Amino acid sequence: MDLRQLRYFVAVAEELHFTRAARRVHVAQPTLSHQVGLLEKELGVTLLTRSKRHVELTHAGRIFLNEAQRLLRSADDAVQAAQSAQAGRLGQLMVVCGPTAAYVGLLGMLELYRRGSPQVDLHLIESPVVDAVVTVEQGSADVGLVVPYFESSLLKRETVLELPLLAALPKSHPLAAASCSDSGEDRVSFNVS
Amino acid sequence: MDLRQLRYFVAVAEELHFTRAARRVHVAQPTLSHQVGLLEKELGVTLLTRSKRHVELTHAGRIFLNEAQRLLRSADDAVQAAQSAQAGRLGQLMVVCGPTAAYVGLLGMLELYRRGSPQVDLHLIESPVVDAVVTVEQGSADVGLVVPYFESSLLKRETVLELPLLAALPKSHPLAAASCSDSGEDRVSFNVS
DNA sequence: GCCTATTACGTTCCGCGTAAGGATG
DNA sequence: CATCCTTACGCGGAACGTAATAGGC
Repeated sequence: MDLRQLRYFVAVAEELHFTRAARRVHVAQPTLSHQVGLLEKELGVTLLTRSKRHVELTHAGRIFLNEAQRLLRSADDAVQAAQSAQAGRLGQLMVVCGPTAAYVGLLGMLELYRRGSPQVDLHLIESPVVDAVVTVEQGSADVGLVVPYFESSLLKRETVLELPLLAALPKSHPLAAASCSDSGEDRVSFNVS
Repeated sequence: MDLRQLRYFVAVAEELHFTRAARRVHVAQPTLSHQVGLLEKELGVTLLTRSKRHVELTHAGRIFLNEAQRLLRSADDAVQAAQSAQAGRLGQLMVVCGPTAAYVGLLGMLELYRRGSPQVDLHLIESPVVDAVVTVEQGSADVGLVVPYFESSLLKRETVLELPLLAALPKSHPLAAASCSDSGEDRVSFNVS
């Protein structure tokens, strides 16, 4: 099996038309017939039903199409990763940030980090805490900076900053009598998936 | 780029020795030098440092090795999937089952399902509820059968069976006086990732 | 009759092995 | 000097393109 054959098959499967697919991959049309045929022979699986006029995907063909597409994307990712690594890039870091963290000035910290470590591609999104947690859980982001109002068995929590939570109220308010021994303390946490 | 070249590179990278790698992939040793060289040229990345005597992986090489290994596994999986689909297999279903579900007799239900749908490869693990949830979240299992004492924004819950939770206590017990209008009701849920 | 896919055949390119070269411990 | 990687060269096979064949609309 060969990545080239996979590209050919994907083209045919997506176009459902050998001639168009041939144009798309810049190859003569009989070549496609031949190569896709070889692929099917090697797998021992009929991927397409050719009815002399129409091309259709078999069930196995649809399954294999998905896998093949994933595979080709992974291949591209692999060369990207290698080239980035060669260029000194250690990887990319997708950070998702809750509103509190954004307000408190952590964005400035990230900007400093970016300048200090240009070999890391740093991306930042800002979103509500709940969405942020889900984003990290799903792997769409690498770290989240949020206040720790969440539960997740998948994520690790680490405190990077503690900041006081202040209550402002009129002196005439009944509760204002008690001096402020604020037990409620807001913390910003650093979560790694 | 070619899957064969990836196999060659992986062999060299794992052995850190062209001659041994050549034996492993059943090819002459100069062929490996040539092909790995071609791969590096195509990527524009130096994957290995050859010091005439020792072979080492560069940083980019380590990155690419991981990707390549993953890619080769995916390739194998793809043909497996296609062949299984051809054979009428719709896929495999990994079920993880909490202790309550196991006790209640859902395993028998699964056995019935297996006989009714032989085109699905059914696998079953039994584990504590918390582990089961994590297993499904991580994608290692497809569905979990557990009592719904968990939180997860990633999983969908669906009730497949409700069963009463009984309290047994001596008649002399003070609480025994109240007649059993049991509000605590145990349910077994069906969770899809 | 036109469009589309397969089969046949010749050419070209590429991957492989053998042989030779160079470097290191 | 032995080991190990690289470069050089010739061969065989495979992929590609052109041409011819067959089958639907």
